[in-house]
Amino acid sequence: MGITIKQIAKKSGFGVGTVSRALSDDDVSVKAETRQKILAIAQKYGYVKNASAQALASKKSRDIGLVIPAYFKSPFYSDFYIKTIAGGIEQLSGFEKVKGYKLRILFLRDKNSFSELLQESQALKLGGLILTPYCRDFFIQESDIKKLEIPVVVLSQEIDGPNIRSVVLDDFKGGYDGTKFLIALGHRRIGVIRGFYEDIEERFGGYKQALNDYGISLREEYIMKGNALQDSGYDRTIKLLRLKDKPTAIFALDDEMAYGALEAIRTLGLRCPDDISVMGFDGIEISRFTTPALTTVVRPVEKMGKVAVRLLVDSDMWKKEKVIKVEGEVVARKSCMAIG
Amino acid sequence: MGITIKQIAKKSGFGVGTVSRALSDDDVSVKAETRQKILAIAQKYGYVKNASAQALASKKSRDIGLVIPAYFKSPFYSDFYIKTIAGGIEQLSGFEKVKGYKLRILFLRDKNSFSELLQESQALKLGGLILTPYCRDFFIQESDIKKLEIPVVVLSQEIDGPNIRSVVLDDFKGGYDGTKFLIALGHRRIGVIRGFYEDIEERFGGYKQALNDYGISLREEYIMKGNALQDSGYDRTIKLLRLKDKPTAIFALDDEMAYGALEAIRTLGLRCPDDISVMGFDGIEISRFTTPALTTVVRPVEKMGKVAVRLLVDSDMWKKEKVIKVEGEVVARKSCMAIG
DNA sequence: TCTTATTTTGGAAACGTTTCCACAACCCAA
DNA sequence: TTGGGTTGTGGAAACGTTTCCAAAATAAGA
Repeated sequence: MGITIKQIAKKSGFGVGTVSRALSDDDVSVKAETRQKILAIAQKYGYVKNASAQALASKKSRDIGLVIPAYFKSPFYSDFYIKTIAGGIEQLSGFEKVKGYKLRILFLRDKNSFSELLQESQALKLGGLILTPYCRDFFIQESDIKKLEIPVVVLSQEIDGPNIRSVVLDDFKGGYDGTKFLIALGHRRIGVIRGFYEDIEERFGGYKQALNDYGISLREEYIMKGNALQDSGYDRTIKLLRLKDKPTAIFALDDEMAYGALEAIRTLGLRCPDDISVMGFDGIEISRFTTPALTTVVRPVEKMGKVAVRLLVDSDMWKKEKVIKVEGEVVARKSCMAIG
Repeated sequence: MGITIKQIAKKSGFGVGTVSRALSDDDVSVKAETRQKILAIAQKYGYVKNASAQALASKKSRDIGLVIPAYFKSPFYSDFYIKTIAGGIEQLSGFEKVKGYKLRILFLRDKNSFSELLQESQALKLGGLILTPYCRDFFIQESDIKKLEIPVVVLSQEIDGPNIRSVVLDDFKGGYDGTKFLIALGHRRIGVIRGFYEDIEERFGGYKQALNDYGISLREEYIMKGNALQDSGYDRTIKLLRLKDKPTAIFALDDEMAYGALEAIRTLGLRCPDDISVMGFDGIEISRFTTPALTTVVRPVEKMGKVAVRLLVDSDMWKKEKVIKVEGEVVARKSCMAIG
């Protein structure tokens, strides 16, 4: 049913080479007038490029693989991945340079998946790969990533390599802003629950800096080390609230621990935010549905997806810098209130 | 880097035609011994089929398009779509007939997207299309779906057409089971809040049938008509609870209305489930995180994704029946308790 | 053993692009 | 007017499969 380049060539009177060049918009060696004519005919007959033929001839498809780890179904993280996809797709359709690029979801099942991934990238002649957070360690080693021969964008982690770019959150600033927000509400005794990933260090650094900038001294007993999961948030909060000079606010360095904190407060018969404020970090969607709704530093996941795609599709941007930082934002909901 | 069919032909001493046939496992016109030899060589050199070439030559790719509507980022539904994807992918990797098939996410942005969709299906020579719930009406008309010339699987809606199959939940049974569950807990005065989609009619039918089967007469004042959204759940619950002989349980025919119900109960100073039980319908993941956690009829979304993929990939199954019904299941959490 | 089916194989053509190389057309300066 | 450079264009070859047709090999029947 569809018309082909050859037929356009015949109809327009130009050769197939010229038609092909006219139809690929980055090729400038075609007279504007010629391109005009060819485009008009293509338009008229509803020409659609055959993606397979294109990929075969150019030895490279216009597919971008978005890699998602197996446990992405977790209610905590599903919207995280969906938003990354959404951002990517939006970028794909919004940015004019990307004409014809498409997103493809690749799924990482277990530790052996990496070889499969390699194979798929090869079979599909992928134009690039996006690695969503938490792919590594569990499923892919950093060294594996460096082995990949196609352009790779890694989300939420900095990895160095000639064809690797990273898009990361400014964790330090997030930690700083969250703390500052609490301070602005009048809090002076602010407990913090850390996780164990590297990025958490940065967040914690922001916390310390903010305290320092506002002349509040760091108290060792307010610093708890969690393990990023809900239970540890619960546990550490109980400890914090048993202190004689207990904090008026708790900054959990990820949302999941913040849920634990909320639960702990309820268990102890206290009320949030009346008795104690809680701030989370991540901006997972279900934070909206906790009671009270969680105030949290949200990570702009959708934007990260956009940037990742853009990097793979826009060679100017690709060349510019190896690490791109995006900023989070404190979203005020119900779990924090002013005191004093 | 990769080896091609031609090279395998040379190495094995067979012709390219034979090699190609040996490598496509549904082709039986190759001697077992020959296939054995060829496969061994392919294995040895790590042969990977070039998907583009295959699609070009056969005029049909092994891609299945999974269509997701624009508002899929909604926290209510994101895990719904993610699970559909997950199920689809799992099927793709689990079922041996599907070798080489891949999932591709297609995104429906607005009412004009349908023509784009057509174009993409054409450009990518898709092997099939899966339409997730809520694509239609908002973005695609039923008549559009019938126009598609490739195999289509529609989720959660029955549409008839020569190359259309449907995978739907047994809504009647879900409504029946949910009601039965409440009756088993001792409830006799059960309010119901309906939505306005067709499937809700079925669910409501199940409710009526269950009441009837257990000898409970239908009370008009217990039947409320909502609009599927949270607010209406809130609103109708208030009304139900102001009745002088108020219900002891409320069956909201979708989860979102159930959240509204929970909220209304809280507002009125009542407690769930102590004063009144609430049952939802859908099994959206965040139902787990409401307080109290919602007891609900869960729709096996992941399974539906699996079945959809399987249909497109397994021609035996495709031929068998046009509508496939899957069953939901009551998942008991905290929002219902026994009375009396 | 010869003939006729049946199974198995070889190889060319086709799929719709891109890309390379050669050449034509044009422009400008000398 | 000629020469050299630049800009545009034509068309063949290549990409790696599938598929069709013809032919070869084998099996079956007489």
